[in-house]
Amino acid sequence: MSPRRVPVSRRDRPAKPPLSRDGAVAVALRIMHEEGLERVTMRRLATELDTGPASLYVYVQNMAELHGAILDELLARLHLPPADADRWHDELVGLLCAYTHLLLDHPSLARSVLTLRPSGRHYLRLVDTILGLLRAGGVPIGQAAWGVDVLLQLGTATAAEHGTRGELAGADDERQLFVMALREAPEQEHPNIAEARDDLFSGAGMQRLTWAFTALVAGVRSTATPVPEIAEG
Amino acid sequence: MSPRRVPVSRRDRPAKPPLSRDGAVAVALRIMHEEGLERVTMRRLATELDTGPASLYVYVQNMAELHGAILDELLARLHLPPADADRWHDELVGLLCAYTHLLLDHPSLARSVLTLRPSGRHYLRLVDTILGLLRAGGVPIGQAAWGVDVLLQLGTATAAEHGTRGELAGADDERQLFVMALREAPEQEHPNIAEARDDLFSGAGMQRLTWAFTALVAGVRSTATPVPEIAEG
DNA sequence: TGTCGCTGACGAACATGTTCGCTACGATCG
DNA sequence: CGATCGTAGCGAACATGTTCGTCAGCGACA
Repeated sequence: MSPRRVPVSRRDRPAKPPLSRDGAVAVALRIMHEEGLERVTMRRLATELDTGPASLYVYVQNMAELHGAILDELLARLHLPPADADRWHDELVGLLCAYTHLLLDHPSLARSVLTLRPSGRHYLRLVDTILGLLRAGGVPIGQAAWGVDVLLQLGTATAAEHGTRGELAGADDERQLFVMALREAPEQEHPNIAEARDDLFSGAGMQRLTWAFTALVAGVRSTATPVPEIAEG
Repeated sequence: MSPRRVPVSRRDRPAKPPLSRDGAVAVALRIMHEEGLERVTMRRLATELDTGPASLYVYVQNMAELHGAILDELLARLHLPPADADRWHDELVGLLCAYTHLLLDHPSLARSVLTLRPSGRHYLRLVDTILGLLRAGGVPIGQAAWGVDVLLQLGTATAAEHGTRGELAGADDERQLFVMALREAPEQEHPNIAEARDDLFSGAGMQRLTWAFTALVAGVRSTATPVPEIAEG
């Protein structure tokens, strides 16, 4: 069954490092930077590492986890502002927008990250920074803790939704279809849509995103968590 | 090339309806109710319709669009409360929670819907109802219009994130990994996480969801949209 | 009546993520 | 030094969504 056991003469390759998780992630990052994320497939990665696709699953549970690792590297570039009691609000909104923009360039990354909560080093630093900014703004600890979750989710979901980079070009058509459906909505059946028609699509993406973050931060700030101190032991 | 042109004797089938979009969606719904959403594959659907997978793409652009059609049928069951100036807030939060719960049973539906804005009849009714409730609560039209987007997105994203029904059982492991990462976060490196540790994971899913919706509604209500009336012609 | 051309349908194929057993290497132990 | 066993690695396979080139059937027209 194995007469062609010629080991492909891997003399030109750098002696084949023994295949580790970090190595796989590093190669994935290189491919992504050189050819884009959509070229980072399990098979391509395996070929690059001179092995078969199945071997990768020893170090990475699935594609989503690989995406998580890639994101964590991207997050390293994010500039984290210090917690300042005066500028906390604008810094926070800016940071969230920057996070969202990072993902907007790689929507399929956003889709993976939405499913699988990342647990990388840089992601933890991001969470910590957001918590710090909320605290600097006087937000109670419980609300800040619950809020950081929703704030990051909003950014991730926005990127997953609005991002149509290459791979899924048809999504624009769908959005246009939705816009048309709203525009053509019969007035008597959907009176509120008719009334809000002009406002539903107004504003650029960035404006709306900033507004959404501002609104959510305001809500997190002003909304108390239920029965806050009862469970205290 | 076609000596086996025996038409499979479709005498037992109801004469094979001539393959329409509505028919495909109806069969998809039946399969979903009988065997679960994960069994609704293009191939299965084609087999059921006595054709090949390729034929479906005449009536449906892709799997996501099919998911959108399925969701719209599910949304028909949603009870839409009337716009009441007194009870608007609880009705609104309740409706959003109901919408989220609908999707929580079918997370892959949520993931599709997040990408592709649905434009079905029932979805439009939902949007209209939410707009009406916000208006009943005295929210300015512009903020309501921008808010309905974010509110629905929060529900959809939550379902896509927390939903681990069958198909992706490993996501729980990842979440546990994230929890562990947060618990073990070194105190000096992530002081805010350390401080918020107990609050980060407190509360049941339903409690947190209700709180998130409440907070977001409050924010939408209190946050003005930028330069509201300038573009007016 | 015979021929042309069009459109809906389809069989086959491709690339993807993921899984299943087998293989063969290397450490461990007698 | 030799036998044993655990395990990393891997080839092959499977099911999925999606696309491509082709074909049958049918209406229009000479």
